[in-house]
Amino acid sequence: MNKDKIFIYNTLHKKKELLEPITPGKIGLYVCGPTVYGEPHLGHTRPAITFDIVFRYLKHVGYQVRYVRNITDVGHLENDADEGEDKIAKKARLDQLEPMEVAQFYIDSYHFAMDKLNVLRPSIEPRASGHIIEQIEMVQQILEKGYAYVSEGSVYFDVVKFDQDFGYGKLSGRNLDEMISNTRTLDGQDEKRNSADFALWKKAAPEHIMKWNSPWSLGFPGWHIECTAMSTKYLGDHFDIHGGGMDLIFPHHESEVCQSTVANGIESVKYWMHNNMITINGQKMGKSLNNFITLNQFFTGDHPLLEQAYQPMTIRFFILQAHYRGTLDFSNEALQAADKGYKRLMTAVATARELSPTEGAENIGIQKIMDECYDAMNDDFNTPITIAGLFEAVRITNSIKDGNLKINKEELTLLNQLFQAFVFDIFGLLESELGGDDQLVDGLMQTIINIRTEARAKKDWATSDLIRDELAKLDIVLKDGKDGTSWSKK
RNA sequence: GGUCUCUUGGCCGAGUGGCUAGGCACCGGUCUGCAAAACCGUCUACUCCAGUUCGAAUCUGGAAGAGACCUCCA
Repeated sequence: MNKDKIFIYNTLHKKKELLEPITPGKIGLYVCGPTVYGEPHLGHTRPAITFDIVFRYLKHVGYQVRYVRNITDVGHLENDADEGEDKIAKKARLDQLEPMEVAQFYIDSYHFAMDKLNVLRPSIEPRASGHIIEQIEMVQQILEKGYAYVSEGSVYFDVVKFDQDFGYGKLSGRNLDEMISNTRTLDGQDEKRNSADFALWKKAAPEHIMKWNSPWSLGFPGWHIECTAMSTKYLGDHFDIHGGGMDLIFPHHESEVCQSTVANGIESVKYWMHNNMITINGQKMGKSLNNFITLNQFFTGDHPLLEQAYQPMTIRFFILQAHYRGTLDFSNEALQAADKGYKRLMTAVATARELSPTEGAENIGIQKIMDECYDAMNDDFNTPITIAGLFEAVRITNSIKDGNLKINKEELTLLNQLFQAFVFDIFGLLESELGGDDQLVDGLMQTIINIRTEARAKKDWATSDLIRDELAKLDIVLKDGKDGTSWSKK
């Protein structure tokens, strides 16, 4: 395995870099998780699946990986309100629920959807509300080191001072002077020394529900401190990979760089990875744009933009067909294409298990395909190229089944290993939904197929076609092959 | 307005200075009682203009269009 040759595109340096773990054999991975104040939507799947693949692949090649993905259940401010207001709290007031009740509800929704998509649970899934103490301690450290100041009960990070000493904007490529000169007037900026400063702790307004005691005020943590506090706690001062959506580069991740540089005395993250967005009609899909489709709507097909329901695995495959750093445009046509491709792949995977080897058959290059798949994954997790390799294997599998090609025993074993490794272990695709996993249904289907086979033997096409047509109404497709009839769900 | 990115065939999407991924759709063929599936084949692109080069879709410059970030957002 080419475990020593994985290249990752590092946003910090805008180029692909060889992955060299800080501790040999071990990887610390932190990914910004969901803010749990709404239903999980298609946009949430991109980072979840992107980093699920990273997690799975690194483990597959032999690394011991600790994957930390947080849950933000506190702290993000809502800008369209007159005053800064905690998102969770706002939703809670509208719904007349406890804030934590709302958070719990959406955490459960998120987990339910991610389970359906076969996204592995991270090693640790810390909640921001459970780490208020750690966040307060980190704010204190930053204050003690002189890179923050207290103002009206709130604490702000002194970006100007940071820029002088360390240089600001390394990750997002932003220039502080330009930023300051371009600043728009926003509410509450009078408390800050400079418009570019960001909050580490915010004093809560009287009507604010979620708030905690701190040395400075009854309030809540700033927008960015939770990730720095939690990543430091579970992965240490210096860890390997920090991931998230591209839209988080600024200001969220840039602020994390500031915080960790000061609090930990080191730029904590070695490789920054950012996934691109999913677009809909060329536009970003997002809650605030009101053009998002929840995952549940995908699973049920209940949305004006959806022509049909889509299986979770179709969505997973759809996402894997694009490279994670490119935008991916949603459309029914694209999803339906993904659905068909996914089913063709899974059918071939099942077929491959049933193939028989031919003694002395010539080598047909399975090892080469295997190598190409690993090379593609090692090249910044290039799943589309890997999929192209898998479809080459699909073509070979089907050709063998049709008797147009022969395979020897060694290569047949390798072929099945290829599918097992990439389709299941690394891509995390499931085949259960294709049917055939229910003994009762299998038995019933076999009986029906037997009756039809008899009818066909008697050239009773009326009965034969009736059975096929009736089953078709139930979305069950019969396939008459040389070695009998098989079936699958549409 | 500032910063940045992108523009590939009917659709989705890789990629590289020359040998032109892959999926889906379409069309033709094989197979089939007829289908479906499968296999084989066909079609074959790189926004525009100029430059560098023996050779560019790939490098450089310019134009047009689209998008992202600058404000919560995956």
